Amino acid sequence: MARISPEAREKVRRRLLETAAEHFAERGLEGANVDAIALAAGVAKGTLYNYFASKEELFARVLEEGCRLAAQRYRGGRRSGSLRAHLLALAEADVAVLREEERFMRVVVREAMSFRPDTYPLLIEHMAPYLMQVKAVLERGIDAGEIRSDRPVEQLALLFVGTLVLLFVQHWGSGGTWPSLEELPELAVSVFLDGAGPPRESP
Amino acid sequence: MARISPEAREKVRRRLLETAAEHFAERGLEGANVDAIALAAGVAKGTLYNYFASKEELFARVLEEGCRLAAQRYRGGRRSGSLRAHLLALAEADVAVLREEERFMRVVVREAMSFRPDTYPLLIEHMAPYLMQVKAVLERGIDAGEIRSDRPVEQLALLFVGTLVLLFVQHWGSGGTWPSLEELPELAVSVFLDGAGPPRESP
Amino acid sequence: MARISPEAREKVRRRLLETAAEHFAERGLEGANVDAIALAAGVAKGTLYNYFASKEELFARVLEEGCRLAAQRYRGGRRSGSLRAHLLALAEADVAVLREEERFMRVVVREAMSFRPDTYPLLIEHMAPYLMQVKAVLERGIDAGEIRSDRPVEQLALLFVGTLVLLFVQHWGSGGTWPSLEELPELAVSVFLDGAGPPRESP
Amino acid sequence: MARISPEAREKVRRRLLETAAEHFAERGLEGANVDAIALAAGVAKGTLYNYFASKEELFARVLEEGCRLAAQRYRGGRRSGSLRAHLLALAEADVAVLREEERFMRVVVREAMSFRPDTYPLLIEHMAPYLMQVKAVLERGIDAGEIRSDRPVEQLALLFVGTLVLLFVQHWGSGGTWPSLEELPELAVSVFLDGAGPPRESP
DNA sequence: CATGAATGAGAATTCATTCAT
DNA sequence: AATGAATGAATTCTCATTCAT
Repeated sequence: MARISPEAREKVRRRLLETAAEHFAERGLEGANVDAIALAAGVAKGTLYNYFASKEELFARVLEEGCRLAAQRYRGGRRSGSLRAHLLALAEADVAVLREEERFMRVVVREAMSFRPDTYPLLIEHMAPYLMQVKAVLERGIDAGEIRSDRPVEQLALLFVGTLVLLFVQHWGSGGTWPSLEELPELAVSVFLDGAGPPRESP
Repeated sequence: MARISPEAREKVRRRLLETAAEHFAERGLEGANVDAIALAAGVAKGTLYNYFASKEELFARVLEEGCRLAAQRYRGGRRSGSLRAHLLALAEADVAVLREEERFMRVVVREAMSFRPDTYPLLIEHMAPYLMQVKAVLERGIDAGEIRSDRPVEQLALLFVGTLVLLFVQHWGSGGTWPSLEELPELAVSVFLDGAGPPRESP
Repeated sequence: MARISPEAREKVRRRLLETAAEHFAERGLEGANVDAIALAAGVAKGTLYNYFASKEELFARVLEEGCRLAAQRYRGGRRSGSLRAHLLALAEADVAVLREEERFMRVVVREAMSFRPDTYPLLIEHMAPYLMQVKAVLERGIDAGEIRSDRPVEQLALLFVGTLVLLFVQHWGSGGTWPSLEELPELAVSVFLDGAGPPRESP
Repeated sequence: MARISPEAREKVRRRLLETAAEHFAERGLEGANVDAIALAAGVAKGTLYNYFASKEELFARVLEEGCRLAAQRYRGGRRSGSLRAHLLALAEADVAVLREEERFMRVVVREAMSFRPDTYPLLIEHMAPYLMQVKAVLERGIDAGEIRSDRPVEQLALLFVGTLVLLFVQHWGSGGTWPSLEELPELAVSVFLDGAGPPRESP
């Protein structure tokens, strides 16, 4: 079976990547089984190794792809609109990715929780462009007096992203009961901006 | 043979539990190594099996202990004082546990991220008493008009706990840079109550 | 499809054979890698199998070629001259082959050391014509009284060839330090004829 | 099965070493099979790894043991007697080792023929004490005028050892036909000292 | 004919668990 | 009770060979 088209090859690679994401999301790097991944992807064990040099590399590629997908979300974010609308757009884009690529997202989140010295820098690096975008939105919010200015914007950006992840985790953990993906963006923005205190008086 | 005093036995058990927590925190259930745990705890491999029936049971016991420690935090929470003071006390108690039993906490958090059907219910169950306490505090806050009343208090409790975990994770992930354990409780309460919006006018 | 000229085909075959000899010399039959051989020879893996039915056959052909090269050395050996000159010529021819086809020679020597029932007879068989020539030379030496006659000439022939191989091995093993290829023929003849005892009185 | 006596442990180790030597002698490092070695030694696969960290280490230990055995041969070599008697004693000791530890010897010889950069220095190093002894004997022979003095004694020592190995190889290769182990020592000394030329006139 | 992707048997190695001492 | 040697199922990875393109 030689000389297959680059498209066909890419298709197999993609299928392996997605199957691997599923397994790694479910069982982690150590718990996942290369044989099972290959089998589930519909290829023989050896074939997987024609695409990825080792289990570790496969994992790294899945992580990379997960980060890439996450970072890609805000391409072409609008410039106009209220801060709240902007944050909502960001959160909705995030949820959209989650819907389509849940497996990759879960691998990223799960790995992020393990703080392994060999993957954590990778995660941070790939997250950088995403955080930049959040920061840009928040900075305009600070200028407009819609965001408290007593904290570094980097920290606020981390808090926003963290809030999203937190809600994802609660979504997963509750089996989708609460919060649902529909309500999640609004909830995230509300929690981030307003907190749990009593409603602010609107001027 | 050799009858051992119950105290000595309990001491060995405890050492095994703590060493195991450290290893599970570092490498997860699958990645950890029974030999290494026993060795690090200063006993032979076989001895570990005199205390725990299997690796899985050892893991479950570590998880259980982690949850117990977390749930124990609020023993003797005061009844009086402002809502903010109460939440701060809760958060500080949490951080205090974190300082002393970081390894157990990391195992719990890490496992919580994996959503495994066989351990997730366990986590939820063990978390219940803790959540109850948070709920009790929040309910009084709602009565006092200090907490928004448009959301179920269960959800607010989850958000508070989630915010704490989120900040723990950012603490670990940043290598302790931000947030530091000192500032963490205040930050958590502020984020939870006030959000990132502009300061409320105090009446 | 694509009919190839017999010359081109022979050229590819030869390149494969030589590359294979290099790899087998370096790593042995089991250690060598079909992929690596094909790659180094500049063809695809599958192509190799158009020329040789299996790794084992490829190895057998390399061995055969090595023996053939070794046996070819004495074509046109002169009839006249002293015994010592004759042996010197034999040894020099041997060294000449070694220079040009070192890889094949090393495969043969290496394989000879493993005494495998499935290749050893092959080696012996291919060595036969070469040994014949040595025997012929030695027989004339015996007739001329220049060789001790108390040992079967077959054994003496084996000793002569063995001495050559021994010195090759010491040449390879010493990284070419001692003996050098230049001094090797003379040394071989001297060792074979004179031994390490004190010089004979020449009559 | 714990706490076995050091003797029992050493016994198992020894059996593994000997079985491994047999397999490595037969099939080489790459061709040998760890499972088969363990099985033949009467232990489970995993047990072998309790004694040797890897196939490579096992091989290195076999090589080491082979060299050690070879180097041990001349303990207590006598000081008196003729050169020829001394060399004969050396050769006989060698043959004695060969009889008892043929498998180790074959591994050493076989490996020596492969000139692998990672094992060759090891071989040389372990051979050193043995060569020293040969040298000492030969030096006395030179002083006594029984050995030609026109060659460095190191080279002569290598030639003597090489001659022995050469005859071993011919012994193995001929299936024990020629030379037999009985005649081998005398033959080696004769070949080494006298060569194949006509007998020297004895003074 | 050449190619190189696919295959899967086989090899080395790990490791949780058992159990004789 | 403690030990650590023995076990073998399970896992990762290799590689000779096949065959569709």
